[in-house]
Amino acid sequence: MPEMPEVEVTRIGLADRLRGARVCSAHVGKPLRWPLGIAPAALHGLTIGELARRGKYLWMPLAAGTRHGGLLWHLGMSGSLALHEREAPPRGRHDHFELVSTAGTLRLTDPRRFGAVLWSDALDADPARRLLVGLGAEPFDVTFTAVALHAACRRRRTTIKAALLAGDIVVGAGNIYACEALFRAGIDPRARCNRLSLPRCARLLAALRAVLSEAVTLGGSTLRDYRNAHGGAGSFQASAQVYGRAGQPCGVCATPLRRVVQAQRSSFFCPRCQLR
DNA sequence: CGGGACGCCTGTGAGC
DNA sequence: TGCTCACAGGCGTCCC
Repeated sequence: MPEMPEVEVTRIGLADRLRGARVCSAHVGKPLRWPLGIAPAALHGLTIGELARRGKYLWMPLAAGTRHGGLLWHLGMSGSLALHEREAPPRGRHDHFELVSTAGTLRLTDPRRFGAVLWSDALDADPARRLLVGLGAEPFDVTFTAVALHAACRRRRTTIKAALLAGDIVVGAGNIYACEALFRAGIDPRARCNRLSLPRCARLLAALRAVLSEAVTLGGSTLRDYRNAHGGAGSFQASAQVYGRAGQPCGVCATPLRRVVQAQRSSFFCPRCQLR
């Protein structure tokens, strides 16, 4: 999926255009990860508020008079959102949810259907609460320091790569950005969390933030499916230094990059630059 | 309890 | 050309 940068790029591309728009109708296509949890017709007449992001989820507040709640969106592994402000093209076979509003037609395209759109009465009410409660810190939260990362790592025996993907210490990095951040920090993805020193945690946090902000600037990564809210592709994948580059020489030391499987996911790394 | 494997789905590219 | 297999950006749930 779309990792945090792709979700953030999507949020940035939609927030101003959707704020204040009124929902005219909603259409559901093939089933996504979970049912919508509300009759689509019940969304009619609600006004869209400020789009927010938590981890890789998007929260769209919806209200009318005393009625309020919102839609929690997740792009899964292959989802993208596009807002058609004029006439929307005919629905494609992978367009599985649509919100027609006074600002245009918002469409979720998701070939693999691991994505989700679900109604919640509030962000801190179920089902949204249940999905968000276990999430780790936002990577750019200033209260999330190297000391905090170090403290969290000391309580974990798993590998640092698995912990980054689990998202219960810090959210936002999926497979691409976890690999890239670990490369930049000089940390082997197989390194044990509880063996990481405070300085190495500090390097990792800085690297993670650098990778994520660079990716947002570049519009995210488009390997295949991801598109921003205007239908455009991201370009970070071209500046990835290890992801998908097994066998190619490391850009720093020319040692062939390696691929190993951890937690059923590929990890790419330089065996010389990244230490356990 | 932490940690790892599974499965949800469809598409693509490699190899035969 | 057509088949089969491995693999793909995530993550909730189950089992040990």
